[in-house]
Amino acid sequence: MPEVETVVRTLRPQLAGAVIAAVWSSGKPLRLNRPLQLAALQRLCVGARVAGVRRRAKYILMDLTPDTDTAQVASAGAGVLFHLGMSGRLRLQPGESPRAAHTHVVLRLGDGRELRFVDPRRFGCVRPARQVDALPELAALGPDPLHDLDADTLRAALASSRAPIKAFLLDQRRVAGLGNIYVCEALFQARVHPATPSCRVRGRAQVLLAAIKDTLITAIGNRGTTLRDYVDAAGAAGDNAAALLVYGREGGPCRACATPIRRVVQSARSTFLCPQCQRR
DNA sequence: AAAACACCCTGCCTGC
DNA sequence: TGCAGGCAGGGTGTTT
Repeated sequence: MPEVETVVRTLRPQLAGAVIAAVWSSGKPLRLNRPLQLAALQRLCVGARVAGVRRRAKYILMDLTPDTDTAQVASAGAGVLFHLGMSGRLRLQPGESPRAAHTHVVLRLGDGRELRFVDPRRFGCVRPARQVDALPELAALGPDPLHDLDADTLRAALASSRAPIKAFLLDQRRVAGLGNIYVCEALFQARVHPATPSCRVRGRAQVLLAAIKDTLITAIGNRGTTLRDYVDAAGAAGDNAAALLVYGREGGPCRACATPIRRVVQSARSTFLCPQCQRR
């Protein structure tokens, strides 16, 4: 989510007010919307003006308004929903610059720039909607930990689940926006073992929420974590990898107690933890 | 109902 | 150098 937030922040001032002149697609389907509805995307976007760029959990919402100079193609509430998946990137580049491999959707702007959706693994999505806020992808999302989650709400949710806390925090219906890296980091900071049943973390809801917020705010301040490929819309990598306390540090010394960091697999995802600081 | 699992896809790294 | 296998930051649909 810090990566998505960084993309939104870099995109917003660059894109606000821009008019979309044309839409291109590679023709390849994306995992989260197959087939990609190119015709619908063109109908909605061409001649529309970008009214704003927002984040909801790990989704990016681009709001559109009709451009008064052209046909009324975008109704009120219309927009495009983006998800970057594991390998997706949104880049704003000059139209004459070469397109990266795996460029799947391009929105050409009236001034010649292009918003390019690049996604080697095609796990992402680019979805047009007349009412973007009403899309089913957004309907079941839980509260955003930075904006509308308080300790009491989290405590009540924790009490109702026996799932491992790691799985609980990754479940976007419970808390929306946390990915694998930041769950590992937040659990370490809160000194909670990732396999602890959620109901047994109930008494530490306040500490856990504070750790989640701190982890996210730090990562956003560092403009996201670049492990390999991630860059923001301007092509800049994030600096947060150096700030990670456990993620990707298997065998390395715990920053708090020097015990070697361990990697375990939980529900088919890597989990990193300090066995000393995070006791069951 | 909730939790575990397979799957979607490509690229990169490791070890043989 | 080549190839097989494992791994990856995420979400969905099916099975248990």
